[in-house]
Amino acid sequence: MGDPPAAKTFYVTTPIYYVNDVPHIGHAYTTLSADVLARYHRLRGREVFFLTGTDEHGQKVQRSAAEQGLEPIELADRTVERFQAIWEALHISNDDFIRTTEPRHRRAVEAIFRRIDEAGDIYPGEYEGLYCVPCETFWTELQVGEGGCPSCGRPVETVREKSYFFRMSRYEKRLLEHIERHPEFIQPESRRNEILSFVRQGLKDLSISRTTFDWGLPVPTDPSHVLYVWFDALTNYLTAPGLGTDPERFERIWPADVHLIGKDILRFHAVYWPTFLMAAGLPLPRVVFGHGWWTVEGQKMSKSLRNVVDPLWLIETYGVDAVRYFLLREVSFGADGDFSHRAFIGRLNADLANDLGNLLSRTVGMIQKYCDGVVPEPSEETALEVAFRERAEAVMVAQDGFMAQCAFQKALINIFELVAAANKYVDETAPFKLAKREADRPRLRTVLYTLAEGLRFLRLLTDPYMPTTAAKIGCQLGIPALEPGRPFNEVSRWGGTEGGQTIHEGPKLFPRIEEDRAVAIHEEVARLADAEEAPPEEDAVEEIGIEEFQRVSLRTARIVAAEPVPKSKKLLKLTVEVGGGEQRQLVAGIAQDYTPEALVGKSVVVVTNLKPARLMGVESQGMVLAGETPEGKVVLATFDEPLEPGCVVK
RNA sequence: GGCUGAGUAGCUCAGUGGUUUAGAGCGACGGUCUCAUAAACCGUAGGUCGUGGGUUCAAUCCCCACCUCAGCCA
Repeated sequence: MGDPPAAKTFYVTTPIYYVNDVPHIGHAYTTLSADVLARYHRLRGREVFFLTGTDEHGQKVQRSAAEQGLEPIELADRTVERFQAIWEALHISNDDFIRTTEPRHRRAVEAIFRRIDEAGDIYPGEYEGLYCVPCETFWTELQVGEGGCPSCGRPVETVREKSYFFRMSRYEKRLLEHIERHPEFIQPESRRNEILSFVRQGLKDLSISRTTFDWGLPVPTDPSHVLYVWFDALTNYLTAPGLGTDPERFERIWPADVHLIGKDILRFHAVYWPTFLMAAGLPLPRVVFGHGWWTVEGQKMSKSLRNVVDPLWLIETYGVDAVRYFLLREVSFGADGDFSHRAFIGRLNADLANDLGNLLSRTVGMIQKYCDGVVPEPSEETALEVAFRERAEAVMVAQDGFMAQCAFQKALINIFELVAAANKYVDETAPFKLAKREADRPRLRTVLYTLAEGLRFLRLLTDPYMPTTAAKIGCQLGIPALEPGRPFNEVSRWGGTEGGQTIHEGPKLFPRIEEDRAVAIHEEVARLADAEEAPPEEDAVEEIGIEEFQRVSLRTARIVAAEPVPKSKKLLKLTVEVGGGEQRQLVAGIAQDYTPEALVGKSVVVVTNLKPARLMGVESQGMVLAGETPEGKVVLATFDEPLEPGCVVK
């Protein structure tokens, strides 16, 4: 065994995405993680091949296209555009984009099929089973029971057809041995255990052809059959490196170093795929990593929730690098995670704006102010500089280990510990005090140099995750763009710049999202969640009993004072009388439709037993009832006839 | 039904081959400072480490049962 030859290309893949899908955050997540690996290795001077693409064959595509009055390829073309638009917006640096409808793919599929056939592992037979079209999966009668497809619940179809089979059973032992000998082959470990127990239960031969539809690649030895979509799709990983078209290149690129996938398709990648490759006499990929799924605001992703985390919308709202950062920082790769806008804004403000952005801005600011905008040359180091430098070096070194495990979250935590150390270093050395005494000039220069050098490290460290941000940091520090030819270990050495370069103060890296903007985002999120077509019955408003309604205390109230909440466009602070002389302070989001003057004296309905909340720093002890027109205009609930404050509303 | 994993501070999670004060981030509260994006830095916050048993001088970490959740399989 041992290490692969140094010349071998680092090859990372995403799954090819199904053109019947609407691109969503899950796709973005997989592709993004692959992008980080690709950028990481490129930065270190390795040759990288980063592949993504689309899976365009199959009965489901054929049917959807027909329903929309399109040819399958037209449907595919449209979806491909959508995917590519997202990859562009996300700054994905893929080297190739494979489509399974391309001629080169057909050649690769023929090549691997022939190899397997020559090995004697393909034989004709007959398949009878219950098939779920949307899931493209056969089920046993036991599995289906009365409930339809165990996976999606829809009715299944009985299918009996001639089919070619792949002798997967023959590779059961070899696969088991391989998984046992290579603990890194299937990750994370819990997924590995699952696959292990699956394989131990025995592998059956696999039906790999269909005759019931024709949108697919023909079986090379029998064109009346179409290849099973997974056989077709998995082969994409061989196509792009050049199987069947460019043997030399293929040799250099294959096997893949990492197949990144969602946990839902692990079995195809960790069982079917390696056995296909074994039969074809090809080396196996080194790692198959099945990452987790995202829930949204604590709920399983549904159609309407997808709107709320639509990748393009997120990028537009928060900026591409914030999205990249959040997705990889928020959860441990492999585990499921929750996407919430509150958490997002928290991360953006705390980590990116306050810690990283502010570090750059204070450093550049001081260099500008105290050193006429030129990064100074250092004099002697004290223990503080040594400690900081060693920390920076340690972080740089640690990255390799994290990347080898796809531990993006740990890597980012580690990098941001350096950011924190730099902020602390500013505090400990107080350069703004040093600047006041001429005698402290040399010391000041050392401190500012150390900070600049620390930020230069941070530029290198963050580059795979936030390439645009890294470039901005470099630009503000006045350090040259990375030269492709220069060895990374030279660039990443402390002291890699000697000082003397001119800095360029620039805009904030990440402006904080202040509370009123956060409120606006949350409102927009709520609107988007509702925007999806009328929810089906099971999503309809839940019925409640009268007791439950009675738990809400509604009272009439008179507005005695109203004033705008500072810095907020939508909020008004209201003082209302709720009966018995009691006054309460409420915050209501009605400033766009009511002026404070117009409100005083009005009778309204107020929820009086709501937990107090703080909006824009102002406490709200209740809620005013109002309706909203389709255009979004807010209208307060009032009464036909005046009612005294404190009357019960029911 | 079988198997695997998880259940730790308000929230999100880390952690230990069993030994003295169980950790971090965010939030909250108090303080320092003023170079900076009202940021940064420091300090405080008392969580029966899911429940009940067991092993042990000693268990959050080992064993058993149970509960809850997630996943894989049937």
